[in-house]
Amino acid sequence: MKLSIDHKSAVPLHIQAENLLRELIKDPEYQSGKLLPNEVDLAKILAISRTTLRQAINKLVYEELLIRKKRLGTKVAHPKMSSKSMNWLSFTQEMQARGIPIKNYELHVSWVYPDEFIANFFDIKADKKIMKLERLRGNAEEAFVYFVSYFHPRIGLTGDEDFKKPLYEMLEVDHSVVANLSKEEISAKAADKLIAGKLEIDPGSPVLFRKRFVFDQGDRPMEYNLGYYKAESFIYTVESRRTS
Amino acid sequence: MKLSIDHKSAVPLHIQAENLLRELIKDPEYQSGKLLPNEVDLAKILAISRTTLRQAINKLVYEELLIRKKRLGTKVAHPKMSSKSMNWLSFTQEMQARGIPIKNYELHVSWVYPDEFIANFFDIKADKKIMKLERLRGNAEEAFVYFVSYFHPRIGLTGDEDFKKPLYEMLEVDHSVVANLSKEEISAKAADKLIAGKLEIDPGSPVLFRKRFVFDQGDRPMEYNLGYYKAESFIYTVESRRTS
DNA sequence: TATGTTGCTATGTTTGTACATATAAACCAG
DNA sequence: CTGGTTTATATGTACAAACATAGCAACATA
Repeated sequence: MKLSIDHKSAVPLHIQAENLLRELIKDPEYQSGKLLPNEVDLAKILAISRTTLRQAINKLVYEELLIRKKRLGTKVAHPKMSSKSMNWLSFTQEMQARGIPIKNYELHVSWVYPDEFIANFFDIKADKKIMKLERLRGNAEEAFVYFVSYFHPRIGLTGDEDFKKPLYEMLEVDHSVVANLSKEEISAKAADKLIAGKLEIDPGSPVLFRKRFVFDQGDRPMEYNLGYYKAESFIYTVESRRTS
Repeated sequence: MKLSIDHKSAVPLHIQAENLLRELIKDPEYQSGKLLPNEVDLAKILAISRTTLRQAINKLVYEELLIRKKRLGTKVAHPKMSSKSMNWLSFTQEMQARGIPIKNYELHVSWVYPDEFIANFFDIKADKKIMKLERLRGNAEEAFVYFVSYFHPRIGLTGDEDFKKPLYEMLEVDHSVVANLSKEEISAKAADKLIAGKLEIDPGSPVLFRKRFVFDQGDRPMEYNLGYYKAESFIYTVESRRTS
């Protein structure tokens, strides 16, 4: 991505500015709290008007990627994933949007017989093996989440897929399966031996546990996913407005 | 709510316009698909500039309450409730909906100085005491959640209220404060001494921790609530549909 | 010392203006 | 009647210019 604005391009300036900001704030300096240049200067640097620049900034503020404070300035709003885009971005994408690169610590594919619960969810017989994907993921420093996914056989996965790409992107592009609806259950749990080992914490210490039931466009079940997040490493946010 | 714009009010015109639009589009005519007046006319009617009006409309478009189409116009984006509208039940109501009667094990009102975080959220000075409400609640067998709530002084609570009624009902009926927007953060935590004591679990064992920021109709902060749920006793469910 | 006061600087709000673009509908030529 | 062209109308993009407001800091006063 080019880090400058092309006034002749067909793509609107405020979109260009937005993208450019998204790149810019990945800089560790900004990630660690440095203020962005003030609006007037930044507009001058980019050679666009303050209004246009603000359009771009506003979008990111709305996404809670940036925080503005009068007289203080604008900086990246660190942690805390927002439910706005979340839910419908994969883990990788969400982290990337924040400039946090994701590392796969382990990635393991196996074929297993579904237990009753899973067979029931997928509405399949239990005598047919399905693909199980286990992933231990985190940032550069540490692994902080352990995922276990099961996929519906209908999708036709072979196990040779490129699981380094964002999962839903891969499924969409290579297997024409589009995730459309997700039902999630979030609770707290004590880590068992296995999870504790993976996340390098003591058995019995807390993890955030998320079950995710994912459906495709036809509302057919496509994935069953279990996520174990190291406590404090992951905050689930929900915003809801009364409708009555 | 008055359906006109007050240019002398302290509240920004685009906010007034936004609220006004929210009211306006409740009209069954608009709900059933009628186009809003075009921007130029509407701006003229409200006696604000088109740009300001657009600020308001943009917000609603971003919230997916309105849809715009070039040359066609702007109308309400009908149904499609995502997780936005869900989750709007109080704890008591939630439980009652499941047929679980709720018991208050402890109920304690006190007046405290807000810490920096709370003062900042409420946008008040830290030298004024605010009401703190602690409640230990559960079913007939055991207490499984410990709540701590702080209320904005604007509400004018005295401490003599009847906290046995559902909280939001009491606030609405007796204090004319209507909860309208809630932002929640859910994570897993290890119970400290205090929480462990209340919930009768071992210190260090997992609890589901929920922060809740509640806003009234004017999007003004009204309550800050911390909830500690005994692990396994509470599962948070979220359903979200892709909108793109 | 404590307390105003004032000014600086950042974001926040608002207006006026202009041109671009998408598209439905009216129009016109073959 | 058919197919292209124009026009009217809506949103979309962009700029410039003010003034408002919040908060910090430096200075001045009691």
